[in-house]
Amino acid sequence: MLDERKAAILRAVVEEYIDTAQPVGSGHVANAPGVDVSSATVRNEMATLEADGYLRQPHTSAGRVPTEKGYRFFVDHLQPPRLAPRSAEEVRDFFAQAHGQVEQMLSETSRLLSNLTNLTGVVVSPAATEALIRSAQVVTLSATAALLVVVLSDGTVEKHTIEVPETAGDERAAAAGLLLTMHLRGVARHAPVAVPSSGDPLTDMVVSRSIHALTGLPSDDPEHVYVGGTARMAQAFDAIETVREVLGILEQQFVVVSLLRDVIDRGLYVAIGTETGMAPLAECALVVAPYDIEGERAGTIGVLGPTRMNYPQALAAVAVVSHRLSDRLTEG
Amino acid sequence: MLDERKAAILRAVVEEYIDTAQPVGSGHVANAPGVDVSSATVRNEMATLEADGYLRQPHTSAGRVPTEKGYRFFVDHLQPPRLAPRSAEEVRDFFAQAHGQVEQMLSETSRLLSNLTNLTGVVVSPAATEALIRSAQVVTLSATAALLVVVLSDGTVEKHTIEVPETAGDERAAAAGLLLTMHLRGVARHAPVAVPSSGDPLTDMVVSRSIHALTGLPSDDPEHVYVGGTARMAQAFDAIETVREVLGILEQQFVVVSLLRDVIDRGLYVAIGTETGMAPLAECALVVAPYDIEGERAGTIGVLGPTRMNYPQALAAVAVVSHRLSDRLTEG
DNA sequence: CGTTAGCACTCGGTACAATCGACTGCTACC
DNA sequence: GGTAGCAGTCGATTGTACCGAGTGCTAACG
Repeated sequence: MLDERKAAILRAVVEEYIDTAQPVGSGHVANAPGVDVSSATVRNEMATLEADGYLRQPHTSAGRVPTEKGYRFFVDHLQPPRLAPRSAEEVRDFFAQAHGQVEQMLSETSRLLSNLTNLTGVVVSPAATEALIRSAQVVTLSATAALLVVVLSDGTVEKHTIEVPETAGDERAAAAGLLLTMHLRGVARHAPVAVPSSGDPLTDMVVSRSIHALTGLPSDDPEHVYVGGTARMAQAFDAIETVREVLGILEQQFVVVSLLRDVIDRGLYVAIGTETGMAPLAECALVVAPYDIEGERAGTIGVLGPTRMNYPQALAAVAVVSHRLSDRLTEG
Repeated sequence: MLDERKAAILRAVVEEYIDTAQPVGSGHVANAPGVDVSSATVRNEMATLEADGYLRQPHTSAGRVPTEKGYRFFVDHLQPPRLAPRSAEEVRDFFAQAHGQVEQMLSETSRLLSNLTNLTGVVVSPAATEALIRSAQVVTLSATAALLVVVLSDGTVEKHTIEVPETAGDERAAAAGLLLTMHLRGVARHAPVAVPSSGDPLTDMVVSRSIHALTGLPSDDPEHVYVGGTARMAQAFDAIETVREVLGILEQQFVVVSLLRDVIDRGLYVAIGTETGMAPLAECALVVAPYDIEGERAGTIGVLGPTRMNYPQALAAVAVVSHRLSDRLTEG
């Protein structure tokens, strides 16, 4: 598509622009490694690149800036990036001492991504759509309140406080838990079934309250979104208006979810500017990758930053973290 | 301390400045309700107020801007604010349909605060310091992994994945759970004790792994911090540098915690500028209030915004939400 | 004696012009 | 085809003048 020299010039422009955030002139490019022609020749080539839509001039007598198409070519022709040793070590350390609570780990993973790339990190945990009930337990908290704890097959735990008759007591709570586990085990979270009577009216009441709590809050646990490093967004842009728009987007969890979900089965993927499908993100790029649990697509991680982000670094970080995270989550 | 007229003038300046973000001149103040003197008189009074440290002139020929001392006087002499009916309704609706999962509710509460005030909402949940173990349960997830689910006396649930011998099976997991519950019930979370042998080595192994998981991660569940509406921070300031600093602060959870903790037994409280004790928040003010569970101080909620925030609105919102939240959390 | 009208003064913000410099496109030459 | 050189463009910077909001001060007023 582009001959070797044009590609080298384009690459030089992108790299320089990512570095300096200033339009790049022919002089700088002529001095760049891999380009051994004069600035005049570079000018001619850049004019062609602009005509073809890879570059753009902010105004007549300025240097060139990459267009989305230019960035796209750049990332498509990147040789597989490797993570810097320091960063690789950081990732290793992180997962070596990762904690037990999954949510906390995902939240910290978003911060890890942010630290590795100096961008905003995003982690979306899967919706608990097809989870099956693994066990249920009822624990009394006070005379009239108890906690229903349900463990699902994906390892998540749901809890609901329920009211119980004052005379119920610990034993009936325990009995109710056993009964629920027995009959609901393997049943889909969203379709609890009737549980036969235990013969004891108080126990039955606890059971029915529990089932009511489960059915009453149908899709109670949608995708969770963890965003880490929003302050880095403010550092990435000079225009405060842009910062406002992007932060606004990041706060609407469902928007973030839909942003990342479309992409889940593309593997490691980069969306640049309008490719994200969101107007306010026109000046942003998104690098995402899915992560797996037990070999199944579970959720998505990614980083969001300005279109002039460090793509090699971002790609390497997202790839490595998604890989490690998958390992960590499947082995337990 | 200040005579009636000075107080009225100061109030007029603060209110006008909160409204317009522009230095307030004597002319505007003279036209304000409650001040019935000429602009010349206002000028004289304002000169005194400046000498006393309540006002400040950005430059010689500009209007006046409140100092911290000025804001302080303003909030200290505010008559108890009431929440706008629309907002009161929003709060009512919110808690009427509040969901079961406590964490989710707290997270949404931070957003509620943000929506009510157009500021950034902050909620800190209590550290699980003195929680006692209420029950423990072990649920197998796969052949070699199981989930330890521990319910604490404060109604929180902790979960840890543990490895189990392949031959353990469901029954031994259940047995281990029973054993743990029996011996750890009422024991402080942070000091699990030895559990006597069950006689079955595999069960004992599950038990010891569980205890190890508990002790291995001592203060695994510190305060949680929920921050909602960070984008509003970007809207509050024109200087992007300020936005960067404040967002940076909000990302350091432990900083936010220490910010709010000092204040927990003061009731409804306002910290203005340097009163927060953090240099980067010099241009911010914080309105906080504790919330209770069962009559005990549990956590803190608050809003953070520019010093020129709408204090009456913020105070009203924080007060009402903390009250409602306490109710909601104690009744279950 | 407190209040007020009037006035001279200050100083940030804006509008405008001149200059500078980093580019470009083009043409002519190698 | 590649390159040197040159005229031209246009944003950014600097300097200047001006405007206006707002002040402090003084003198008059009830």
